[in-house]
Amino acid sequence: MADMTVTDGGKTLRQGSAVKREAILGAARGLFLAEGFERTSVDAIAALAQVSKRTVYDYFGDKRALLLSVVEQALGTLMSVVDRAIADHLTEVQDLEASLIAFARSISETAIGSADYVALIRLVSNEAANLPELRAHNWAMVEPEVKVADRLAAFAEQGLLVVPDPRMAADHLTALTMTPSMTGATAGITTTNDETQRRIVAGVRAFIRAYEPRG
Amino acid sequence: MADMTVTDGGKTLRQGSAVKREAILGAARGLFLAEGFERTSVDAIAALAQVSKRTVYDYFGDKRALLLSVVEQALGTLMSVVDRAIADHLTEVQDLEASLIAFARSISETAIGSADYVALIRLVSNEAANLPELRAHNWAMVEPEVKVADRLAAFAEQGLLVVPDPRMAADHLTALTMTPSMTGATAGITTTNDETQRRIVAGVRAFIRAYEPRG
DNA sequence: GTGACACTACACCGTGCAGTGTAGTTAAGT
DNA sequence: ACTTAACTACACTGCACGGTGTAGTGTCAC
Repeated sequence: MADMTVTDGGKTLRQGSAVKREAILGAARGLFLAEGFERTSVDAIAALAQVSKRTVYDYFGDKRALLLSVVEQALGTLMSVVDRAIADHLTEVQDLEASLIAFARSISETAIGSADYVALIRLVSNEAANLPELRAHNWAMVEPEVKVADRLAAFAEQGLLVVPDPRMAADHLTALTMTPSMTGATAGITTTNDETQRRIVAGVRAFIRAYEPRG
Repeated sequence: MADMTVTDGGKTLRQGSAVKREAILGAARGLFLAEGFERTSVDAIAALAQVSKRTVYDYFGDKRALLLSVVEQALGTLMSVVDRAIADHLTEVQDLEASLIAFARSISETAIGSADYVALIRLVSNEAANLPELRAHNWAMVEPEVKVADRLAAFAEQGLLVVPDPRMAADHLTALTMTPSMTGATAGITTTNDETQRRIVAGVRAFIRAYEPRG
């Protein structure tokens, strides 16, 4: 034991290289999102990451901690993607419809690498019941909503929209644009890209009709 | 072997009483929805149903088949609930807003016994990846949407709404009213009833604003 | 060289759990 | 009384998988 660092759990973890760490996280994320937590074996993760099972344990301690890391990372990138999309599309807006469409599109395209936004939510929802730590991090899932709500409030001040309850409006926007996978679409059955685009456009239009100022 | 009946799988199942069958299905449904499929042991189901584990297997063959039965049953009741709600609230409408609110409310209250509509969807989504039979039955989840779409089209004909794409509109209605549990709410953390009510009302109002005829 | 470290390969343990086999009990049908 | 079916209790198998221990290899630093 030499280059070991102790973490809160009392486990001694290896320092390790960022590359391997990322490989493991990537493999775990892919499998967790596709197969679910329980059905994914650590052996499978190790194999996919081209790493010995022992290394996985040396890096992350146990399966729960690994899941936690995966979720934290995914949540982090998700939030930065949203930040970026807000900066790119929801500031200095002239054509509101076009901007909202671009916004929704850029999120649904980028998302979390190749992984699904909704798959992540499902994963967290499923495991949160059994992992208190996850439940704590769960609020983070809501933070993007808050930021969107802020933007909508700003649009309201500019007279572009009528938004009495920004949080609710933000929920409605995401509900209308991000739910292709809710009804109908199931794990593995990716909806076609065309379909996603159509839904985003229709969702944004409905949202604007619902929240635009009336004559 | 006497009163045995053969099923497609080649397994020989017991005839059994409807009461026991229902007890097992109920226990399994509760545990599957609350804990997920993998985390639920057949022993736990048997215990909760006050039945020997052997009986569970004699009735349903194996865990997969049991899950399938649970989902079929839940889907069945869900569909009948929707039918009922449509009949009760979406025919002979004078106050559209009130009717839609009553409709959404009656579904979210009744749902599937005490179980969650969304929990069922999550369950199916999660296991569909690994159970082809489930994926087949999955389309049934969409059928309520179709019926709602029909009603919306009817409203459009009456001049109450403007609905170019009924299926999309139905998706929007459910998205707006049924997503309390999507963002934020997680398994086990039941949103308060007040909150649910608020969301239903706000969702319906937004829907109507989005789809009402304009002057 | 000689450590120190990262890593693999592999054997290994414990356990939870799906599924089965079976003997014995109860109740009903005849 | 005899049979038959439903059911329980319980023991038991087999396996998958989480997690650990360890011996050995490559590699860099000094």
